[in-house]
Amino acid sequence: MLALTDFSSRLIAWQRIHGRHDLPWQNTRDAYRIWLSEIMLQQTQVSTVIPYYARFLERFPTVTALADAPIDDVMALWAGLGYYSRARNLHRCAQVVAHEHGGAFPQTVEALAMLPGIGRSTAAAIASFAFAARATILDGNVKRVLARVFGVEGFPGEKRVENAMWALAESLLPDAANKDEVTAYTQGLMDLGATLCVRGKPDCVRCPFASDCVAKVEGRQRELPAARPKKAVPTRKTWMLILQDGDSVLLQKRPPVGIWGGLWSLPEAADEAALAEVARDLGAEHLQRLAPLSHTFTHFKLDIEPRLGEACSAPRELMNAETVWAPLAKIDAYGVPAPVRKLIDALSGSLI
DNA sequence: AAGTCGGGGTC
DNA sequence: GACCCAGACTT
Repeated sequence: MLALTDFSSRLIAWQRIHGRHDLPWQNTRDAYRIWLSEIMLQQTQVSTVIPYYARFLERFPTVTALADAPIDDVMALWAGLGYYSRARNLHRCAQVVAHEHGGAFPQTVEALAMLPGIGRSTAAAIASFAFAARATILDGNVKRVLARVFGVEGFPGEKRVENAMWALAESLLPDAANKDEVTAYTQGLMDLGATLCVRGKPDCVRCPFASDCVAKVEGRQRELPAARPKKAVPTRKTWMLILQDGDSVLLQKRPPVGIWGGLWSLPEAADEAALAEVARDLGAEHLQRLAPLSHTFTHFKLDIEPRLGEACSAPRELMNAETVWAPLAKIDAYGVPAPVRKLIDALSGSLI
């Protein structure tokens, strides 16, 4: 077994030379910026987050600016990033920080973890990066590194395995003679997992732990960490109405909970006949079949049957806070799910 | 403990 | 396609 006291010092030394130092949310102790990045990075890769992060900071430079913004603006800016409960919790968290903490994030892991959308690992990351607190993270990167280096068996999503990893991660924390060490250590865990100890083909040649790593020594990089148990994903089917009136389409707001919660989407029905009824109620005519679209989520597959309709007698009196005509040119102002956005974009293209 | 919640990167 | 990503939250 690798000497535990050596792990952190070797990781910190590696991070200072070979780690990432120029990500947009690094080189700052601004808790707001760090928090925003950590929420966006939950289950989301760095390259995906970067453009969203830049747009958010430009639009909401401070936690107070974010707290004061309408939730619809937040959802519109988040659209396409996924896991939309993160956006609602982000907004709620900003309001709690602004109104109950005087605009400053609390500095302890315990207090941070009480805020909406901040769990144990994210709290530790914020505390470590913003306040140099001695706290450990346990994200996908860390689970992979620990499983390989220390030969931790079992699927990390299983409670027993996860608990063991939390304990191991805690035991590996450096004593932190100076403030920057915990930050470099936490960043090192992430960097090692994201740049060398990757899932597919780990770059063991460059790894500071290659000579001690259980997975490397035993040639089991592909087996560790253990994969998630397979599970069949069901298929659902839905019919969507693209109701067009000149350069506008009709959007309806989805309920706050459930899939695409709080986003703007198209009128929907469970079958062809039900959609025809929805279309009739909305004054749609000349219903036209469009190419089906399939979208795979984490736990189910969605087959979409789009129908294009013309708003011949569109009842404007039906318009309310939950139903709007959105100009195609201003669709960015609405939070629209990615596959729905794809459908609307295809329509815009065909109009040109 | 198991289910819910996105979209895209990468092999 | 399969599998996962700087996970949190609900049931």
